[in-house]
Amino acid sequence: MIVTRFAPSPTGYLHIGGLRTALYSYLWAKKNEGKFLLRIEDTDLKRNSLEAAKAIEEAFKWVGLKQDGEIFYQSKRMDIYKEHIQKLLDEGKAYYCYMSKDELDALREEQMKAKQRPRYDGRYRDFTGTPPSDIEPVVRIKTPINETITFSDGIKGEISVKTDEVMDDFIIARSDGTPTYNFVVTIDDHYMGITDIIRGDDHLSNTPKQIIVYKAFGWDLPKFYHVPMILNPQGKKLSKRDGAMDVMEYKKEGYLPEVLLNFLVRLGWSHGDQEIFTMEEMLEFFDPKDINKSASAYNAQKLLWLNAEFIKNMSYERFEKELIYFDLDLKSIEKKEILIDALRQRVKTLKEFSQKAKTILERPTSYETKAVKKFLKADAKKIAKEFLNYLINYDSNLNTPSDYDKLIVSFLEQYQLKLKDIAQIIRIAIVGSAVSPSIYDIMSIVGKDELEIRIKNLIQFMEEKNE
RNA sequence: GGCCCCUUCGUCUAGCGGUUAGGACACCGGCCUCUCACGCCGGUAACACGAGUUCGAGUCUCGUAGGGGUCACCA
Repeated sequence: MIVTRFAPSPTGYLHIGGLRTALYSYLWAKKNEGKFLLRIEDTDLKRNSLEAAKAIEEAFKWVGLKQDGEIFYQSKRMDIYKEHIQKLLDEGKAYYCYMSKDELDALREEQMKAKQRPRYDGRYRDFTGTPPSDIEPVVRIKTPINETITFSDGIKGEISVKTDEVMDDFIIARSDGTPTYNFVVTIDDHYMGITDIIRGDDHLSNTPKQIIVYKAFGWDLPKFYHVPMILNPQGKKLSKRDGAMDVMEYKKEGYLPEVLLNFLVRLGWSHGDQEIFTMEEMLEFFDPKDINKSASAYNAQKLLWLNAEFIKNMSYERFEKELIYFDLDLKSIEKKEILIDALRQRVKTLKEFSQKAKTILERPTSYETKAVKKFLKADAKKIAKEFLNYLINYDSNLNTPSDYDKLIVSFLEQYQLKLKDIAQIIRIAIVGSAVSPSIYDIMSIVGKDELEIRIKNLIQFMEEKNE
């Protein structure tokens, strides 16, 4: 069985890079009927916060990725780590190092000056004398000398490094006794039964260290997949400057969670020419072997396009449900289906939908200057009055857009006008600007009574303007 | 700097020794049209560079250049 995990450290929100590796892990596990686990890496008490952990969980909930079983918290597993540190100590695979921080810093500085790679010199590796009494020691693991660590990465291929070149006897327990990252990760991954580790390739250089821990305990290695990072649109490393990195920010901007996932899954992975995937299709087609080796810059416009595509095909019920978050309650709106169909072709986000819907649903409080200048010419007032009059006396039924179409046709016929002569006047009367969906749709949505009021208001506005 | 990784249109990518190098976003035309969109049709645009291997290289090998990651008592 395949077991994967996502293991964020709770230092802030869940960002899109993290979501992508989480998604990959999720897909790979689920497609193989395996398990996807979530582990919060909160060993560094100073930098972690409970809110951050909650924020991550909230984001997971929004996108709909559900972990199997309970969430693991490293802070609750300290006993396990300590036990294993002791075990290595007892077996002589790790040792106490009494070098003080100052001494270490001094050594590092010296090495840098000599243009050498800073590295612990192993002075306590085989120490047998009496240790200094005023130093709280750290625990270091014995990394094999002059050995080549080779592993096969599912994305990058075979990777091998020489221990002497990249590693020293790294610390597995700080002087206060708390365990360090590369150690706890290994312990947890082993006991959680993780078979496939999919993570960002910034962890590539940690992998040999973790392999040393696996070997010290004699454990089998999992499969590793190191996925390249996501770059900003300029092709540089993603930073807070680049705007929305927090997954929840996408909710606020009106993106659908399945769109974000779809967008992310295609960033660095592909299945032929397919752009749009349902969750079922992702599960069917995803395979980490198809993940690209190089980093990819994200393209905000493509995300927008994708969101628009999904919105075009969304159900009425879903609109009603999602738009509540954007302060738009469609329940009481009689012509909501016409509203939705009129707007879904014109918006790219739910937020935009809400804004545009409100310009129709709410009476304009002002009229856009440019539109007024361009379309409300000398005879506009006259035409508007004629239309208002015609509307008031119109005795056929007015309900659907096509009813309004008939109204307009007969009106134009009677006054010998063209559609162009009246369309923008009606539009400005209803929404206050020269841009909106079809006038037949918006007339139907606001209804006859409201239409009369809005036309009257516009006429009044034109009269005041002329004075 | 050491070590490791990467390199096809502006961007995401297809390609897996023989292709007019394909698709998508964006961009530019055109059609549709009551505005704005949608939609439809068409177009511009790429194998980082240099050597090999081969009858033949975007595809294999080696260099070069460029980009990135990492070198903590952070994760």
